Amino acid sequence: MPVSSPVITRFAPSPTGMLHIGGGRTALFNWLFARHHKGQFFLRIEDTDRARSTPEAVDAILTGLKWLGLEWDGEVYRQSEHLERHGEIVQSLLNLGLAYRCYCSPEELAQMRETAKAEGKPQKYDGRWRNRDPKDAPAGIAPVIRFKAPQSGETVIRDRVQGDVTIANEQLDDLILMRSDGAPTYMLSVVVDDHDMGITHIIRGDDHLTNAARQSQIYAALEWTPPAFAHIPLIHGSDGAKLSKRHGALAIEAYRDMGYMPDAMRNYLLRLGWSHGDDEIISTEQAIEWFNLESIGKGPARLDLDKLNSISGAYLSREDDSRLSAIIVAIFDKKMGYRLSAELKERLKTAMPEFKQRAKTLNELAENMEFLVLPRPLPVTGKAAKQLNTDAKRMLADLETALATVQTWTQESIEAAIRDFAETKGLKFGKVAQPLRAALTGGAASPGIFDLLTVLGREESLGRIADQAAA
RNA sequence: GCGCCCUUCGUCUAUCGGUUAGGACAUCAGGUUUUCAACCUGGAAAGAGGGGUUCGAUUCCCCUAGGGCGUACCA
Repeated sequence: MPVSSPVITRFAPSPTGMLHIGGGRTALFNWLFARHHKGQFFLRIEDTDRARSTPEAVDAILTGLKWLGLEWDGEVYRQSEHLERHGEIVQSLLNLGLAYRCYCSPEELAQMRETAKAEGKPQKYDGRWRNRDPKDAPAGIAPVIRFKAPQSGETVIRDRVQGDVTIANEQLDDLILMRSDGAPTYMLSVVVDDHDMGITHIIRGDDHLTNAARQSQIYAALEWTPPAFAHIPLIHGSDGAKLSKRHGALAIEAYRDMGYMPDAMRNYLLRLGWSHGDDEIISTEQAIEWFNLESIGKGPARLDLDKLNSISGAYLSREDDSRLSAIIVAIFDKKMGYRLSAELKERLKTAMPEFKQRAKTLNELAENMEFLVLPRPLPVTGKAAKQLNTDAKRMLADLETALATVQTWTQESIEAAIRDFAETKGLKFGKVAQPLRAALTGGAASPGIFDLLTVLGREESLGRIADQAAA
C-alpha cells in the first residue's frame, strides 16, 4: 500500500476548449514537481460550469496530456461528481454564520459596480444582504449564497514563486459560494476539492493570484490548512501580448500535428520560465531530478517558435533511427497514402542518420525523405529541372555507363568511380554532382550523393539516372 | 476606476552588492563543401527612466513609465 506521500499536486483545467500550450506547461510543472518529490500528480476536471463544459474538451485534455507524456496518478477526478459534498460545505458555512443568502438581481449588481467605478472605489458587491433579516427576502426569488468575507485587515499569500503577496481585505467582496440554481461556484469547489484530494501544492497560472487570497479566506473559515501556492507567470504571444488564436496554433495537438515530438515540446516548455544555469537540452530524467519552484522566473515569457524548432531539431538528431523511421512510415501511410514495402521501410531506416540531423520537425523530415520512396520516374521540380539541361542529360548517360561497371556497390567504390569519371571528362566535381543529385532526388537539396547512391542501391540509382538521361 | 504582479541582448534566460554582465535561439561575417542543412570560428546585441541606501548597485528601497492579471450567479 502506498505510504502517504509528502507531495500531491494537481492539474485542474476546465473543459471548455482545447488544452493549450500554457495549460500544458502548468501540467508539466505540476507533474515534474510531483515526480521530483516522488509524490502524486492528479488530474481534476473542473466541470462545474455545465453550460460551457463539453465531453469533447475533456477528451482533448486527456489526449493532450497523454501525448505530452504527462501521466496522472489514479482516476480522473471530476468536479461535477462531488456537487453534494460542495453543497454540504456551503450548508455548514451557513450554519456557522459564515455565509448568507443574497437576493440581489443582476441589474442591482451591475449598478453597484457602476457606482463604485464612478466613485473611484473597488468594484465589488457591497454586502447589502450580509446582515439583513432573512424575513426581508423577496418572495419568488432564488438567492445565491455568499461568503461572509472579512471586511478589514489583510490577507497574505505566501507564494512560492511570487513571494509574499498582501491584499487588503477591503478589496475583496463577499464572493458567491453557490449559485441560485444550487450549483457551487469555482471558488468554493476548488477549496473543497483541493482539501479533499489532499493537495499539498497548487501550481497554477498567476491569473489565479488574487483568487488565492479569496481561497485563503475560505480555508480560514473552514479551519483547514491551505496548501502551498505557486503562481507561475503566463505565457505571452511572440509580440508580448496576451496569447490568443491570432498568434497561431495554440492547442497542444496542433504542435503534435506540426511534427514536434513530445520530448522536445516538454523541454521547450520547461525552459519557458524555468532554468537550471546554462542548461538548454534537458532530459526528462534530469528535469525530474532538478525541478524546483525556486528557479521559476517571475516574469511572463513569450512564445518563440524559432527556439522550439531548434530544440526540436536537436531532439530529432538524437532520436533512435528505428523509432524515427517507424514514425515516418506512419506519416507516409497516413498523410500521403503510401503503403510502403519492407524494402522501402528499410531504405528509410538506412538513410535516417543523414536525414535526421537536417530536419527540425517530423513533418519536415518526412517531406525531405519522400523522394526516397517515390516510384520512378521521379517528378523533377524547379531548380533540379534547370540543372538537367541537354549537356547534363548527355553527361548523365555517360555516367550511367560508367557506374554500371561498378560491381561492388559500396560508398568507396562509387566515389572512386565518379571522381574518376569527372576527371576523365575534364569536369569539375560539382558539374557531375549537381545533375546527379537532381536525377536521384528530383530536387536540389539532399544529403551527400554518395550516401544517396548507397541508400538507393545499385539498381534504383542506375534506373533514376537513366530516367533523366533519356528524357 | 480600484487592486495585485512583472520589467537583463530581438527572444528564452544566468547573475543571489564587487563579473570584460555569461549561455542558448535568432541574426551577421568567415571557414568547411557536391546542393541544402549540419558543423567549426568570430562579430554585433541587454540591466525601462529617475531618485535614494552603500565604499560600491543589474542585484536592496521609493517614484514614474510600460506590460500582464484580477475585479462574473466563468474557471
